[in-house]
Amino acid sequence: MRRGPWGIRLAGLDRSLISRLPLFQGLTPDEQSEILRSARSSRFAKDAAIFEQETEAHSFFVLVAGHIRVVRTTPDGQQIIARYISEGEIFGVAAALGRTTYPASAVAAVDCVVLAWPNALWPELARRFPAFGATTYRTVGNRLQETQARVVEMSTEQVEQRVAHALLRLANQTGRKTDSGIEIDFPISRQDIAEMTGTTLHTVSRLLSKWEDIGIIVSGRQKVTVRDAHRLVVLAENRSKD
Amino acid sequence: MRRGPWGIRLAGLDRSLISRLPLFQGLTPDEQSEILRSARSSRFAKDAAIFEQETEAHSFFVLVAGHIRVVRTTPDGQQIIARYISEGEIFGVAAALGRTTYPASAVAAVDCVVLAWPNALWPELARRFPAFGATTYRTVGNRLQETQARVVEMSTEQVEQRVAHALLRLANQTGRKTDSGIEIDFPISRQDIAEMTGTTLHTVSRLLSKWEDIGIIVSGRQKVTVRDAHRLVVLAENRSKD
DNA sequence: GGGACAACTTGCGCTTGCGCAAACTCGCGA
DNA sequence: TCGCGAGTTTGCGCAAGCGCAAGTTGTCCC
Repeated sequence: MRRGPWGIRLAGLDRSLISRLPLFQGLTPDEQSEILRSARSSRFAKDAAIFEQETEAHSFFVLVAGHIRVVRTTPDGQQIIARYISEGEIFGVAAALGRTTYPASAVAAVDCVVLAWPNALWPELARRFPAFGATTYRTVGNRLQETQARVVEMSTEQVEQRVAHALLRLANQTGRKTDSGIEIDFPISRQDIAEMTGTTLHTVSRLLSKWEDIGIIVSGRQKVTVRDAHRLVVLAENRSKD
Repeated sequence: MRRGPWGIRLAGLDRSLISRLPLFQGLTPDEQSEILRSARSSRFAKDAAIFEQETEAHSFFVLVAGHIRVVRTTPDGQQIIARYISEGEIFGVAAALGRTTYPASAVAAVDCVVLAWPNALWPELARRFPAFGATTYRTVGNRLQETQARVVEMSTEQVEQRVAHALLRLANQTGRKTDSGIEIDFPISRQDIAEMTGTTLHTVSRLLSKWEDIGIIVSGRQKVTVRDAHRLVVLAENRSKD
């Protein structure tokens, strides 16, 4: 039996953690254990980088707990948030797509726990556990589609609609129900929302203030709660001319 | 020997056509022939749809000759050009990504010849010819990255830089050297360029007129020739404030 | 408990580029 | 060959939203 520093915890605690993840559905408990055996578990403090854009890709990851921000930086230093990773998602899959470097950085939005596998293991894992490979490629397909949808959004929508859409997506994917509405359950600044929607923190601030005035949201420092999702949908869909 | 309507041409003409494509590198001639055997070849006239957004995905394709425009249409009818497909590229790979419908439409920009395989064959082909699968996934990875780069571009650049970038990309990917410069070798309208860059045909027209005045390009009806790529690069890179 | 810093708010002016409208022109088919 | 229509050009006015700047507030850490 494995006795490394993480061995026992991986075999016990963690298997129960991953067995409920979609990525590991369709695998027997034994297979899950075996995949886990080659994984390494790590913690990352808030704002720590799991990996950095343009650096050699050594591993791929599954987020076990927390939230991760995927960020692309332009040559002149501007940042764009490509997406947020939620619990259970696979990320940093450069290996599966034949890349040798990461195309973006991954930063812990809160304290996180991740599992990591060396890239070298990808071909074998994909071959031995086809369901695992297929799920991963499906995820990649979804991301490609989401990213293309975002291009469409940026091309055709006004800033107000884009910000409304972004908030709705965050609320749906990572929202936590509270008595006053759906709260985005990790710290998110005006600047972050601006980097998701291609605008400035000033414009985001103005919009959120306006929406707070009319009771659609409640917001504070690095915190947004959607109080009236329905009216937000109306804003998001509002076609200028149809 | 196969004697179907396409058999002889596939075994002869077409194998020589595909053997030089990156997608089929790393396969033996016999393997290439075998993959070809399950393909069906078709022609599409200019402006004909190879497949339509949201319809059931039945096949994946390789473009043997011509140019294809991949278009996404919004619910309210606005169109966005997601990308152009050049000779030798695989496209419509919904199957490999676990989708059941096409996320966009593919339209022949000129008369085209494509090879098509039924989606049902994908798993077997990917299993028996791993190099084929790997190349495809690498292509998908590249497209994801390109699409994300486009989001960054739309978020951080002005219209003039985006249009300049788009022209440079077209010139590099599909440009044909002529005595007066690099000509984009399929018909492309101002409207098309607008749909690639998230602006209006009016703004594109104004920019192209300006660039023609100062000798950077020559353009006509559905035709653009880049005469001075270097100065176009300067425009594209022009950071407002660095 | 208080200071310092990061996040946020808000006002103002201005530029980019869009919307609309009208005219023009090239190429193709009758 | 002529006309029609798609593609293109261009002018004008306007509005979205950005840049800048100054002020405010909430939090964390000492």
